[in-house]
Amino acid sequence: MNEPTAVPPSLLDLSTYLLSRTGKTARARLAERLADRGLRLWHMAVLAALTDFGPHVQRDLAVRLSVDPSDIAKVVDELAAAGRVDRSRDAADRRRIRVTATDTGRALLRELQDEAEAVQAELLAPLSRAERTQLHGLLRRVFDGTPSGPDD
Amino acid sequence: MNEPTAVPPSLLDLSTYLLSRTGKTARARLAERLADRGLRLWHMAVLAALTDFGPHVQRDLAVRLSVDPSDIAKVVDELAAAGRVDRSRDAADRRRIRVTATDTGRALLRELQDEAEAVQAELLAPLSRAERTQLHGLLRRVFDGTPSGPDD
DNA sequence: CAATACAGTGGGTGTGCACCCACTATAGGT
DNA sequence: ACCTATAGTGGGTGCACACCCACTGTATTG
Repeated sequence: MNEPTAVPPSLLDLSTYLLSRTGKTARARLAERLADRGLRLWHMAVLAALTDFGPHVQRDLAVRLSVDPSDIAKVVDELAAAGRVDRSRDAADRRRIRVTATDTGRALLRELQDEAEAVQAELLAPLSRAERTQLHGLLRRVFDGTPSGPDD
Repeated sequence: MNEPTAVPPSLLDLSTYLLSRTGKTARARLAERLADRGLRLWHMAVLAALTDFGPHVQRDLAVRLSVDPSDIAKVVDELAAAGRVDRSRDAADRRRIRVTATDTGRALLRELQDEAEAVQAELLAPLSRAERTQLHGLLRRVFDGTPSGPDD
């Protein structure tokens, strides 16, 4: 008689819970698709930053994405090995490494964005187009209002 | 001139990204509060299941919460040590262990729910009450429509 | 009563993630 | 020239999480 698969309503009543749960599946599904290409989420984030804001010194990438510089180095290294970004020493300050997205890098980003939208379509299937827009707007405001703490 | 802290719009345009991000902070903030009490999210989930659906055999808890039976054992063990649940052998089938929430266990759950709502209030501060309800409804439908895969 | 199945449990493994330190090369100040 | 600060990098640590196996007790079946 007890459907042993039902999730406790005490939890379902918490937006916190729903947010965390759906967020986790969203992340997992996207990560899975990226993994099929041998990529992780940071690769996508780095490509996005380079494409949106132009070339970055590695340190600035680290600041923008709130990642440890040492971890950025590894991600950039992998992207460079795959020809998705170029690295070049800054002539004025030879300590700095300027990272630029290549054409194939930008093309890759577009593909990854398509993957993300596919995941989205799958996940948000229960919602109408208008509702998806609504959800996006609400999430966006929540995100913008969230002081980027150490837990982002 | 480049504000090096701005997040790439390519990412912000993806609901997938916003969901994953906000979900992550929601989870992290709640987890942090629970950690202050020496608890983890599973403790709360177990208490919720027991309170909402009554006593469970451990195996059913595992099924309901989609956790490995061996991990449930550990969580239940800790809750029992703190007097939040009772364990008793099923007389009919002495292999089974029946887990029941104690009064203090249910009281603890109420406190944890308060913590969760506090986190929620903090996180959803940018939204009006009506918008929070709206968000909750949308998330709920997304959640319900998500076939609980291996990635939840 | 033998053989098989199942509940619970202890212990271990692998993975992803965030973080941190030590070291180099280079700049910049005085 | 020296001294200090900074960019990048290689390597490692700690943690949370999910997963899995071996083993003990108990039930069930024929």
